[in-house]
Amino acid sequence: MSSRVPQDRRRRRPTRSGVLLSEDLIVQTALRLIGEHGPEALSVRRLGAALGCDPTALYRYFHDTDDLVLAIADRIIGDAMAGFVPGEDWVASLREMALRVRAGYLAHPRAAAMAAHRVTRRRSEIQAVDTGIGLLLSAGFERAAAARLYLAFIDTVLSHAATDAAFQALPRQQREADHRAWRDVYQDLDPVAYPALTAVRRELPGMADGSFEEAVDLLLEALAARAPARRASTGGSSPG
Amino acid sequence: MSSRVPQDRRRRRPTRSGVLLSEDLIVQTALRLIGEHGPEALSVRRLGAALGCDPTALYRYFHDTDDLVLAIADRIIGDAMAGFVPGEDWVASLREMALRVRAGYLAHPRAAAMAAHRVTRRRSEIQAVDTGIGLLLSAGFERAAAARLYLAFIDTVLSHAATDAAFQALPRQQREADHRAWRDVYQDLDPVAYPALTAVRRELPGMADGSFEEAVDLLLEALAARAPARRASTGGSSPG
DNA sequence: CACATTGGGTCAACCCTGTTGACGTAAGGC
DNA sequence: GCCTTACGTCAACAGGGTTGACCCAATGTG
Repeated sequence: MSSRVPQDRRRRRPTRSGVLLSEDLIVQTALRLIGEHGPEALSVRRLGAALGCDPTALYRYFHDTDDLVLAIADRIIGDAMAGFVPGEDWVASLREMALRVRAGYLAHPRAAAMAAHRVTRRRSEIQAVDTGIGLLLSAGFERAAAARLYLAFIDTVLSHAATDAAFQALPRQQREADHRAWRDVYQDLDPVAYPALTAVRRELPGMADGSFEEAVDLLLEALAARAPARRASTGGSSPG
Repeated sequence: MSSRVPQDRRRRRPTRSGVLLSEDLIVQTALRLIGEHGPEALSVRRLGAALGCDPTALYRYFHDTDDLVLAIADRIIGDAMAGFVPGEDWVASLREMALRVRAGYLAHPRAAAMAAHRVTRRRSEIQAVDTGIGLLLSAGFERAAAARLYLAFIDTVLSHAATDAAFQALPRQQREADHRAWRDVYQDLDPVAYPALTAVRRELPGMADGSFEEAVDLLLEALAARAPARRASTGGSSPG
Protein backbone atom coordinates (compact mmCIF):
# COMPACT_ATOMS: atom_id res chain seq x y z
CA MET A 1 0.00 0.00 0.00
CA SER A 2 0.97 3.56 -0.48
CA SER A 3 2.44 4.97 2.68
CA ARG A 4 3.73 7.81 0.61
CA VAL A 5 2.08 10.21 3.02
CA PRO A 6 4.22 10.87 6.08
CA GLN A 7 2.75 12.05 9.37
CA ASP A 8 5.45 14.53 10.31
CA ARG A 9 6.43 16.75 7.47
CA ARG A 10 9.80 18.37 7.91
CA ARG A 11 11.56 18.79 4.61
CA ARG A 12 10.22 21.02 1.96
CA ARG A 13 11.56 21.13 -1.53
CA PRO A 14 10.37 23.71 -4.01
CA THR A 15 8.94 22.25 -7.18
CA ARG A 16 10.55 22.74 -10.55
CA SER A 17 8.59 25.97 -10.96
CA GLY A 18 9.53 27.18 -7.51
CA VAL A 19 6.26 26.56 -5.66
CA LEU A 20 6.39 25.23 -2.12
CA LEU A 21 3.72 22.58 -1.81
CA SER A 22 1.60 22.04 1.28
CA GLU A 23 -1.60 20.21 2.10
CA ASP A 24 -3.28 23.53 2.61
CA LEU A 25 -2.13 24.95 -0.70
CA ILE A 26 -3.25 21.85 -2.54
CA VAL A 27 -6.75 21.93 -1.04
CA GLN A 28 -7.02 25.61 -1.74
CA THR A 29 -5.88 25.22 -5.33
CA ALA A 30 -8.27 22.33 -5.84
CA LEU A 31 -11.17 24.45 -4.65
CA ARG A 32 -10.09 27.29 -6.93
CA LEU A 33 -9.84 24.91 -9.86
CA ILE A 34 -13.35 23.63 -9.27
CA GLY A 35 -14.70 27.11 -8.82
CA GLU A 36 -13.16 28.47 -11.99
CA HIS A 37 -13.39 25.67 -14.50
CA GLY A 38 -16.22 23.53 -13.20
CA PRO A 39 -16.30 20.36 -11.21
CA GLU A 40 -14.93 18.20 -14.01
CA ALA A 41 -11.71 20.20 -13.95
CA LEU A 42 -10.51 18.43 -10.82
CA SER A 43 -8.10 15.70 -11.79
CA VAL A 44 -4.70 14.81 -10.47
CA ARG A 45 -3.01 15.86 -13.66
CA ARG A 46 -4.81 19.16 -13.98
CA LEU A 47 -4.29 19.92 -10.33
CA GLY A 48 -0.60 19.24 -10.75
CA ALA A 49 -0.51 21.58 -13.71
CA ALA A 50 -2.33 24.29 -11.78
CA LEU A 51 0.07 23.94 -8.88
CA GLY A 52 3.11 23.93 -11.12
CA CYS A 53 4.31 20.51 -10.06
CA ASP A 54 4.35 16.99 -11.31
CA PRO A 55 0.90 15.40 -10.85
CA THR A 56 2.29 12.53 -8.84
CA ALA A 57 3.74 14.90 -6.29
CA LEU A 58 0.25 15.07 -4.79
CA TYR A 59 0.57 11.49 -3.67
CA ARG A 60 3.14 12.70 -1.16
CA TYR A 61 0.31 14.55 0.57
CA PHE A 62 -2.78 12.41 0.00
CA HIS A 63 -3.20 8.65 -0.18
CA ASP A 64 -5.43 8.90 -3.23
CA THR A 65 -7.97 11.23 -4.80
CA ASP A 66 -10.64 10.22 -2.33
CA ASP A 67 -8.38 11.26 0.51
CA LEU A 68 -7.99 14.62 -1.16
CA VAL A 69 -11.74 14.98 -1.60
CA LEU A 70 -12.33 14.25 2.08
CA ALA A 71 -9.81 16.87 3.04
CA ILE A 72 -11.70 19.32 0.88
CA ALA A 73 -14.99 18.27 2.47
CA ASP A 74 -13.56 19.00 5.90
CA ARG A 75 -13.03 22.56 4.95
CA ILE A 76 -16.47 22.93 3.38
CA ILE A 77 -18.25 21.87 6.55
CA GLY A 78 -16.22 24.22 8.67
CA ASP A 79 -16.73 27.14 6.34
CA ALA A 80 -20.50 26.64 6.03
CA MET A 81 -21.28 26.88 9.71
CA ALA A 82 -18.53 29.29 10.68
CA GLY A 83 -19.84 32.15 12.78
CA PHE A 84 -23.40 30.90 12.97
CA VAL A 85 -25.21 31.90 16.14
CA PRO A 86 -28.78 30.65 16.68
CA GLY A 87 -31.23 33.48 17.28
CA GLU A 88 -34.32 33.60 19.44
CA ASP A 89 -36.69 32.73 16.62
CA TRP A 90 -36.26 28.98 16.29
CA VAL A 91 -37.99 28.78 12.91
CA ALA A 92 -35.78 31.46 11.43
CA SER A 93 -32.70 29.88 12.97
CA LEU A 94 -33.45 26.47 11.51
CA ARG A 95 -34.07 28.14 8.21
CA GLU A 96 -30.71 29.84 8.29
CA MET A 97 -29.03 26.57 9.15
CA ALA A 98 -30.64 25.00 6.12
CA LEU A 99 -29.58 27.80 3.82
CA ARG A 100 -26.04 27.76 5.17
CA VAL A 101 -25.69 24.04 4.59
CA ARG A 102 -26.95 24.38 1.07
CA ALA A 103 -24.73 27.35 0.33
CA GLY A 104 -21.73 25.47 1.63
CA TYR A 105 -22.52 22.52 -0.56
CA LEU A 106 -23.16 24.61 -3.65
CA ALA A 107 -19.95 26.51 -3.17
CA HIS A 108 -18.07 23.28 -3.82
CA PRO A 109 -20.54 20.97 -5.48
CA ARG A 110 -18.36 18.12 -6.58
CA ALA A 111 -16.70 17.60 -3.25
CA ALA A 112 -20.07 17.95 -1.56
CA ALA A 113 -21.67 15.49 -3.94
CA MET A 114 -19.01 12.93 -3.11
CA ALA A 115 -19.06 13.39 0.65
CA ALA A 116 -22.65 14.38 1.34
CA HIS A 117 -23.94 10.95 2.33
CA ARG A 118 -21.24 10.23 4.87
CA VAL A 119 -21.44 10.76 8.61
CA THR A 120 -18.49 12.93 9.55
CA ARG A 121 -18.93 12.85 13.33
CA ARG A 122 -16.64 15.81 13.56
CA ARG A 123 -17.01 18.76 15.83
CA SER A 124 -18.81 20.96 13.34
CA GLU A 125 -21.46 18.34 12.74
CA ILE A 126 -21.94 17.60 16.42
CA GLN A 127 -22.17 21.30 17.13
CA ALA A 128 -24.82 21.70 14.47
CA VAL A 129 -26.88 18.81 15.77
CA ASP A 130 -26.73 20.21 19.28
CA THR A 131 -27.81 23.61 18.06
CA GLY A 132 -30.67 22.22 15.99
CA ILE A 133 -32.07 20.00 18.70
CA GLY A 134 -31.68 22.83 21.16
CA LEU A 135 -33.82 25.01 18.94
CA LEU A 136 -36.60 22.40 18.85
CA LEU A 137 -36.40 21.95 22.63
CA SER A 138 -36.75 25.69 23.04
CA ALA A 139 -39.81 25.49 20.83
CA GLY A 140 -41.44 23.32 23.46
CA PHE A 141 -41.07 19.91 21.88
CA GLU A 142 -40.44 16.98 24.18
CA ARG A 143 -37.12 15.22 24.03
CA ALA A 144 -38.11 12.30 21.85
CA ALA A 145 -40.07 14.53 19.48
CA ALA A 146 -37.24 17.05 19.27
CA ALA A 147 -34.72 14.39 18.35
CA ARG A 148 -37.02 12.71 15.85
CA LEU A 149 -38.17 15.90 14.18
CA TYR A 150 -34.69 17.33 14.00
CA LEU A 151 -33.55 14.20 12.21
CA ALA A 152 -36.39 14.52 9.71
CA PHE A 153 -35.53 18.16 9.19
CA ILE A 154 -31.79 17.86 8.82
CA ASP A 155 -32.00 14.72 6.71
CA THR A 156 -34.27 16.53 4.31
CA VAL A 157 -32.00 19.55 4.23
CA LEU A 158 -28.87 17.48 3.70
CA SER A 159 -30.51 15.29 1.08
CA HIS A 160 -31.85 18.27 -0.79
CA ALA A 161 -28.55 20.07 -0.63
CA ALA A 162 -26.80 16.96 -1.84
CA THR A 163 -29.19 16.76 -4.76
CA ASP A 164 -28.52 20.36 -5.69
CA ALA A 165 -24.82 19.80 -5.34
CA ALA A 166 -24.96 16.64 -7.41
CA PHE A 167 -26.70 18.55 -10.15
CA GLN A 168 -24.05 21.24 -10.12
CA ALA A 169 -21.40 18.55 -10.12
CA LEU A 170 -22.64 17.07 -13.37
CA PRO A 171 -20.55 17.65 -16.47
CA ARG A 172 -21.77 20.72 -18.26
CA GLN A 173 -23.38 18.85 -21.12
CA GLN A 174 -25.44 16.63 -18.87
CA ARG A 175 -26.31 19.51 -16.60
CA GLU A 176 -27.59 21.63 -19.44
CA ALA A 177 -29.43 18.70 -20.97
CA ASP A 178 -31.23 18.04 -17.69
CA HIS A 179 -32.06 21.71 -17.43
CA ARG A 180 -33.36 21.87 -20.97
CA ALA A 181 -35.48 18.77 -20.43
CA TRP A 182 -38.15 20.75 -18.62
CA ARG A 183 -38.42 23.14 -21.52
CA ASP A 184 -38.10 20.76 -24.45
CA VAL A 185 -39.31 17.26 -23.71
CA TYR A 186 -42.02 18.24 -21.30
CA GLN A 187 -43.45 20.82 -23.69
CA ASP A 188 -44.43 18.46 -26.48
CA LEU A 189 -46.48 15.69 -24.93
CA ASP A 190 -49.65 13.86 -25.82
CA PRO A 191 -52.49 15.74 -24.05
CA VAL A 192 -54.55 12.57 -23.74
CA ALA A 193 -51.82 10.48 -22.17
CA TYR A 194 -50.56 13.27 -19.91
CA PRO A 195 -53.44 15.59 -19.04
CA ALA A 196 -52.01 17.04 -15.85
CA LEU A 197 -48.67 17.85 -17.45
CA THR A 198 -50.47 19.46 -20.36
CA ALA A 199 -52.50 21.58 -17.99
CA VAL A 200 -49.48 22.97 -16.14
CA ARG A 201 -47.31 23.06 -19.26
CA ARG A 202 -46.52 26.74 -18.91
CA GLU A 203 -45.37 26.42 -15.33
CA LEU A 204 -42.82 23.70 -15.98
CA PRO A 205 -39.79 25.71 -17.12
CA GLY A 206 -39.59 27.23 -13.66
CA MET A 207 -39.14 23.79 -12.17
CA ALA A 208 -35.58 23.62 -13.39
CA ASP A 209 -34.60 26.09 -10.70
CA GLY A 210 -35.02 23.65 -7.88
CA SER A 211 -37.26 23.51 -4.86
CA PHE A 212 -34.98 23.73 -1.86
CA GLU A 213 -36.50 26.76 -0.18
CA GLU A 214 -40.04 25.66 -0.90
CA ALA A 215 -39.39 22.30 0.70
CA VAL A 216 -37.73 23.88 3.73
CA ASP A 217 -40.62 26.27 4.16
CA LEU A 218 -43.14 23.45 3.96
CA LEU A 219 -41.25 21.50 6.60
CA LEU A 220 -40.96 24.49 8.89
CA GLU A 221 -44.67 25.19 8.49
CA ALA A 222 -45.44 21.65 9.57
CA LEU A 223 -43.04 21.91 12.51
CA ALA A 224 -44.51 25.23 13.61
CA ALA A 225 -47.99 23.75 13.42
CA ARG A 226 -46.94 20.85 15.62
CA ALA A 227 -45.08 22.99 18.14
CA PRO A 228 -46.66 22.99 21.62
CA ALA A 229 -45.46 26.46 22.53
CA ARG A 230 -47.11 29.02 20.33
CA ARG A 231 -44.56 31.79 20.45
CA ALA A 232 -40.95 31.68 19.42
CA SER A 233 -39.62 31.70 22.94
CA THR A 234 -36.85 33.76 24.42
CA GLY A 235 -34.81 30.61 24.51
CA GLY A 236 -33.38 30.89 28.03
CA SER A 237 -35.01 27.79 29.44
CA SER A 238 -32.45 25.48 30.96
CA PRO A 239 -32.59 21.75 30.34
CA GLY A 240 -33.29 19.89 33.57
CA MET B 1 -22.22 13.54 -33.97
CA SER B 2 -23.25 10.09 -33.01
CA SER B 3 -26.54 9.29 -34.62
CA ARG B 4 -25.57 5.69 -34.15
CA VAL B 5 -28.82 5.06 -32.35
CA PRO B 6 -31.68 4.47 -34.77
CA GLN B 7 -35.29 5.07 -33.81
CA ASP B 8 -36.82 2.09 -35.61
CA ARG B 9 -34.92 -1.07 -35.00
CA ARG B 10 -35.57 -3.77 -37.56
CA ARG B 11 -32.50 -5.85 -38.18
CA ARG B 12 -31.04 -7.98 -35.47
CA ARG B 13 -27.67 -9.63 -35.71
CA PRO B 14 -26.49 -12.02 -33.07
CA THR B 15 -23.17 -11.12 -31.55
CA ARG B 16 -20.08 -13.23 -31.96
CA SER B 17 -21.12 -15.20 -28.87
CA GLY B 18 -24.66 -15.64 -30.12
CA VAL B 19 -26.46 -13.15 -27.89
CA LEU B 20 -29.22 -11.04 -29.38
CA LEU B 21 -28.78 -7.53 -28.05
CA SER B 22 -31.64 -5.26 -27.13
CA GLU B 23 -32.04 -2.07 -25.13
CA ASP B 24 -33.94 -4.05 -22.58
CA LEU B 25 -31.29 -6.73 -22.19
CA ILE B 26 -28.55 -4.14 -21.88
CA VAL B 27 -30.31 -2.22 -19.11
CA GLN B 28 -31.10 -5.43 -17.31
CA THR B 29 -27.50 -6.63 -17.52
CA ALA B 30 -26.24 -3.25 -16.37
CA LEU B 31 -28.49 -3.42 -13.31
CA ARG B 32 -27.21 -6.88 -12.52
CA LEU B 33 -23.61 -5.77 -12.95
CA ILE B 34 -24.07 -2.81 -10.62
CA GLY B 35 -25.95 -4.87 -8.08
CA GLU B 36 -23.24 -7.48 -7.95
CA HIS B 37 -20.05 -5.47 -8.19
CA GLY B 38 -20.97 -1.90 -7.34
CA PRO B 39 -21.50 1.26 -9.35
CA GLU B 40 -17.88 1.49 -10.37
CA ALA B 41 -18.23 -1.84 -12.13
CA LEU B 42 -20.36 -0.21 -14.79
CA SER B 43 -18.16 0.59 -17.73
CA VAL B 44 -18.72 0.15 -21.42
CA ARG B 45 -16.03 -2.46 -21.65
CA ARG B 46 -17.17 -4.48 -18.67
CA LEU B 47 -20.78 -4.30 -19.78
CA GLY B 48 -19.76 -5.51 -23.22
CA ALA B 49 -17.90 -8.40 -21.65
CA ALA B 50 -20.87 -9.29 -19.48
CA LEU B 51 -23.16 -9.23 -22.49
CA GLY B 52 -20.78 -11.16 -24.70
CA CYS B 53 -20.36 -8.48 -27.33
CA ASP B 54 -17.91 -5.86 -28.38
CA PRO B 55 -18.08 -2.89 -25.99
CA THR B 56 -18.75 -0.45 -28.79
CA ALA B 57 -21.84 -2.35 -29.86
CA LEU B 58 -23.63 -0.56 -27.02
CA TYR B 59 -23.31 2.69 -28.91
CA ARG B 60 -25.83 1.28 -31.38
CA TYR B 61 -28.38 1.37 -28.57
CA PHE B 62 -27.40 4.32 -26.42
CA HIS B 63 -26.09 7.70 -27.38
CA ASP B 64 -23.40 7.53 -24.70
CA THR B 65 -22.95 6.25 -21.16
CA ASP B 66 -25.08 9.00 -19.73
CA ASP B 67 -27.91 7.89 -21.98
CA LEU B 68 -27.56 4.41 -20.55
CA VAL B 69 -27.58 5.71 -16.99
CA LEU B 70 -30.80 7.60 -17.67
CA ALA B 71 -32.36 4.46 -19.11
CA ILE B 72 -31.39 2.58 -15.95
CA ALA B 73 -32.89 5.29 -13.77
CA ASP B 74 -36.11 5.25 -15.72
CA ARG B 75 -36.34 1.49 -15.43
CA ILE B 76 -36.07 1.76 -11.65
CA ILE B 77 -38.87 4.33 -11.62
CA GLY B 78 -40.99 2.22 -13.92
CA ASP B 79 -40.58 -0.87 -11.80
CA ALA B 80 -41.40 1.06 -8.64
CA MET B 81 -44.55 2.63 -10.06
CA ALA B 82 -45.75 -0.43 -11.94
CA GLY B 83 -49.43 -1.05 -11.27
CA PHE B 84 -49.89 2.09 -9.21
CA VAL B 85 -53.33 3.65 -9.55
CA PRO B 86 -53.93 6.98 -7.78
CA GLY B 87 -56.88 6.77 -5.44
CA GLU B 88 -59.40 9.38 -4.47
CA ASP B 89 -57.47 10.44 -1.38
CA TRP B 90 -54.72 12.60 -2.79
CA VAL B 91 -52.71 12.68 0.42
CA ALA B 92 -52.71 8.92 0.70
CA SER B 93 -51.88 8.59 -2.98
CA LEU B 94 -48.89 10.90 -2.74
CA ARG B 95 -47.81 9.00 0.32
CA GLU B 96 -47.92 5.73 -1.56
CA MET B 97 -45.96 7.24 -4.43
CA ALA B 98 -43.28 8.27 -1.97
CA LEU B 99 -43.08 4.84 -0.40
CA ARG B 100 -42.98 3.17 -3.79
CA VAL B 101 -40.15 5.35 -4.99
CA ARG B 102 -38.18 4.63 -1.88
CA ALA B 103 -38.80 0.91 -2.18
CA GLY B 104 -37.70 1.00 -5.80
CA TYR B 105 -34.48 2.75 -4.87
CA LEU B 106 -33.76 0.35 -2.05
CA ALA B 107 -34.32 -2.57 -4.41
CA HIS B 108 -31.33 -1.35 -6.44
CA PRO B 109 -29.39 0.71 -3.97
CA ARG B 110 -26.14 0.93 -5.86
CA ALA B 111 -27.76 1.81 -9.16
CA ALA B 112 -30.05 4.27 -7.43
CA ALA B 113 -27.14 5.94 -5.69
CA MET B 114 -25.65 6.53 -9.11
CA ALA B 115 -28.71 7.63 -11.04
CA ALA B 116 -30.96 9.16 -8.41
CA HIS B 117 -30.24 12.81 -9.08
CA ARG B 118 -30.97 12.76 -12.80
CA VAL B 119 -33.89 13.88 -14.91
CA THR B 120 -34.46 10.85 -17.10
CA ARG B 121 -36.98 12.59 -19.36
CA ARG B 122 -38.26 9.15 -20.29
CA ARG B 123 -41.66 7.52 -20.19
CA SER B 124 -41.78 6.22 -16.63
CA GLU B 125 -40.63 9.51 -15.16
CA ILE B 126 -43.01 11.55 -17.28
CA GLN B 127 -45.87 9.27 -16.29
CA ALA B 128 -45.05 9.67 -12.60
CA VAL B 129 -44.81 13.44 -12.84
CA ASP B 130 -48.16 13.58 -14.62
CA THR B 131 -49.75 11.44 -11.93
CA GLY B 132 -48.32 13.50 -9.08
CA ILE B 133 -49.27 16.87 -10.50
CA GLY B 134 -52.69 15.49 -11.31
CA LEU B 135 -53.16 14.61 -7.66
CA LEU B 136 -52.31 18.14 -6.55
CA LEU B 137 -54.62 19.60 -9.18
CA SER B 138 -57.39 17.36 -7.88
CA ALA B 139 -56.66 18.72 -4.43
CA GLY B 140 -57.66 22.14 -5.67
CA PHE B 141 -54.26 23.76 -6.11
CA GLU B 142 -53.85 26.16 -8.98
CA ARG B 143 -51.58 25.24 -11.84
CA ALA B 144 -48.50 27.15 -10.78
CA ALA B 145 -48.84 26.03 -7.17
CA ALA B 146 -49.42 22.43 -8.18
CA ALA B 147 -46.29 22.34 -10.31
CA ARG B 148 -44.17 24.11 -7.69
CA LEU B 149 -45.39 22.08 -4.75
CA TYR B 150 -45.11 18.81 -6.62
CA LEU B 151 -41.51 19.62 -7.36
CA ALA B 152 -40.83 20.36 -3.71
CA PHE B 153 -42.54 17.13 -2.70
CA ILE B 154 -40.93 14.83 -5.22
CA ASP B 155 -37.50 16.40 -4.83
CA THR B 156 -37.66 15.76 -1.12
CA VAL B 157 -38.84 12.20 -1.65
CA LEU B 158 -36.19 11.49 -4.27
CA SER B 159 -33.42 13.11 -2.25
CA HIS B 160 -34.36 11.21 0.87
CA ALA B 161 -34.63 7.96 -1.02
CA ALA B 162 -31.28 8.62 -2.63
CA THR B 163 -29.72 9.17 0.78
CA ASP B 164 -31.16 5.90 2.04
CA ALA B 165 -29.97 4.14 -1.09
CA ALA B 166 -26.52 5.64 -0.79
CA PHE B 167 -26.31 4.37 2.76
CA GLN B 168 -27.35 0.89 1.69
CA ALA B 169 -24.82 1.03 -1.11
CA LEU B 170 -21.96 1.54 1.31
CA PRO B 171 -19.69 -1.41 2.02
CA ARG B 172 -20.95 -3.33 5.04
CA GLN B 173 -18.02 -2.37 7.26
CA GLN B 174 -18.43 1.31 6.60
CA ARG B 175 -22.20 1.08 6.96
CA GLU B 176 -22.07 -0.62 10.34
CA ALA B 177 -19.31 1.67 11.48
CA ASP B 178 -21.44 4.70 10.68
CA HIS B 179 -24.39 3.13 12.45
CA ARG B 180 -22.38 2.31 15.57
CA ALA B 181 -20.46 5.53 15.56
CA TRP B 182 -23.67 7.47 15.88
CA ARG B 183 -24.46 5.80 19.18
CA ASP B 184 -20.93 5.76 20.51
CA VAL B 185 -19.78 9.26 19.73
CA TYR B 186 -23.02 10.97 20.60
CA GLN B 187 -23.35 9.16 23.93
CA ASP B 188 -20.17 10.49 25.46
CA LEU B 189 -20.20 14.24 25.06
CA ASP B 190 -19.38 17.18 27.27
CA PRO B 191 -22.70 18.23 28.88
CA VAL B 192 -21.59 21.83 29.10
CA ALA B 193 -20.57 22.15 25.49
CA TYR B 194 -23.54 20.19 24.16
CA PRO B 195 -26.49 20.65 26.50
CA ALA B 196 -29.24 19.81 24.03
CA LEU B 197 -27.58 16.61 22.90
CA THR B 198 -27.04 15.62 26.49
CA ALA B 199 -30.69 16.24 27.27
CA VAL B 200 -31.98 14.01 24.48
CA ARG B 201 -29.14 11.52 24.82
CA ARG B 202 -31.47 8.58 25.39
CA GLU B 203 -33.50 9.29 22.30
CA LEU B 204 -30.57 9.36 19.93
CA PRO B 205 -30.12 5.65 19.18
CA GLY B 206 -33.56 5.60 17.60
CA MET B 207 -32.42 8.22 15.13
CA ALA B 208 -30.30 5.71 13.29
CA ASP B 209 -33.42 4.16 11.77
CA GLY B 210 -33.93 6.97 9.35
CA SER B 211 -36.54 9.64 8.96
CA PHE B 212 -38.09 9.07 5.57
CA GLU B 213 -41.68 8.54 6.66
CA GLU B 214 -41.55 11.30 9.24
CA ALA B 215 -40.32 13.75 6.63
CA VAL B 216 -42.98 12.67 4.14
CA ASP B 217 -45.68 13.00 6.76
CA LEU B 218 -44.51 16.48 7.68
CA LEU B 219 -44.55 17.53 4.06
CA LEU B 220 -48.00 16.10 3.47
CA GLU B 221 -49.28 17.84 6.58
CA ALA B 222 -48.04 21.14 5.23
CA LEU B 223 -49.54 20.45 1.82
CA ALA B 224 -52.88 19.47 3.34
CA ALA B 225 -52.85 22.66 5.39
CA ARG B 226 -52.25 24.72 2.28
CA ALA B 227 -54.81 22.92 0.15
CA PRO B 228 -57.76 25.11 -0.91
CA ALA B 229 -60.18 22.17 -0.89
CA ARG B 230 -60.70 21.08 2.68
CA ARG B 231 -61.36 17.37 2.20
CA ALA B 232 -58.15 15.68 3.14
CA SER B 233 -57.13 12.24 4.28
CA THR B 234 -59.88 10.72 6.42
CA GLY B 235 -62.77 11.74 4.24
CA GLY B 236 -64.05 9.33 1.59
CA SER B 237 -65.64 12.03 -0.53
CA SER B 238 -65.01 11.75 -4.23
CA PRO B 239 -63.28 14.55 -6.13
CA GLY B 240 -65.63 16.09 -8.62
C1' DC C 1 31.89 22.68 7.62
C1' DA C 2 31.19 18.00 6.07
C1' DC C 3 28.61 14.02 5.99
C1' DA C 4 24.87 10.55 5.87
C1' DT C 5 20.05 10.33 5.76
C1' DT C 6 15.81 10.61 3.56
C1' DG C 7 11.78 13.49 2.19
C1' DG C 8 9.75 14.37 -1.76
C1' DG C 9 9.69 16.15 -6.70
C1' DT C 10 10.14 14.02 -11.18
C1' DC C 11 9.78 10.70 -14.86
C1' DA C 12 8.19 6.68 -17.35
C1' DA C 13 5.11 3.27 -17.47
C1' DC C 14 0.84 0.57 -16.78
C1' DC C 15 -3.92 -0.20 -17.14
C1' DC C 16 -8.15 1.77 -16.89
C1' DT C 17 -11.88 4.72 -19.10
C1' DG C 18 -15.22 6.73 -22.99
C1' DT C 19 -15.63 7.51 -27.70
C1' DT C 20 -15.05 7.64 -32.87
C1' DG C 21 -14.24 6.18 -37.79
C1' DA C 22 -13.64 2.57 -40.74
C1' DC C 23 -14.80 -1.93 -42.15
C1' DG C 24 -17.35 -5.86 -43.47
C1' DT C 25 -20.96 -9.12 -42.93
C1' DA C 26 -25.42 -10.74 -42.78
C1' DA C 27 -30.27 -9.63 -42.41
C1' DG C 28 -34.56 -7.99 -44.77
C1' DG C 29 -37.22 -5.70 -48.32
C1' DC C 30 -38.06 -6.19 -52.93
C1' DG D 1 -31.76 -13.39 -56.36
C1' DC D 2 -29.95 -8.67 -55.50
C1' DC D 3 -29.13 -4.25 -52.85
C1' DT D 4 -29.18 -1.72 -49.15
C1' DT D 5 -27.94 -0.89 -44.64
C1' DA D 6 -28.16 -2.09 -39.69
C1' DC D 7 -25.05 -3.24 -36.62
C1' DG D 8 -21.29 -6.04 -34.63
C1' DT D 9 -16.35 -5.64 -34.76
C1' DC D 10 -11.77 -3.67 -34.76
C1' DA D 11 -8.11 -0.25 -34.12
C1' DA D 12 -6.96 3.92 -32.33
C1' DC D 13 -6.94 8.18 -29.53
C1' DA D 14 -7.14 11.11 -25.55
C1' DG D 15 -7.56 11.36 -20.94
C1' DG D 16 -7.90 9.32 -16.24
C1' DG D 17 -5.59 7.28 -11.54
C1' DT D 18 -1.78 5.10 -9.64
C1' DT D 19 2.95 2.96 -8.91
C1' DG D 20 8.06 2.05 -8.90
C1' DA D 21 12.32 3.88 -9.75
C1' DC D 22 15.41 7.63 -9.78
C1' DC D 23 17.93 11.18 -7.68
C1' DC D 24 18.56 15.77 -5.84
C1' DA D 25 18.70 18.65 -2.04
C1' DA D 26 17.16 19.84 2.60
C1' DT D 27 18.04 18.54 7.11
C1' DG D 28 19.96 16.59 11.62
C1' DT D 29 24.25 15.29 13.32
C1' DG D 30 29.06 15.57 14.23
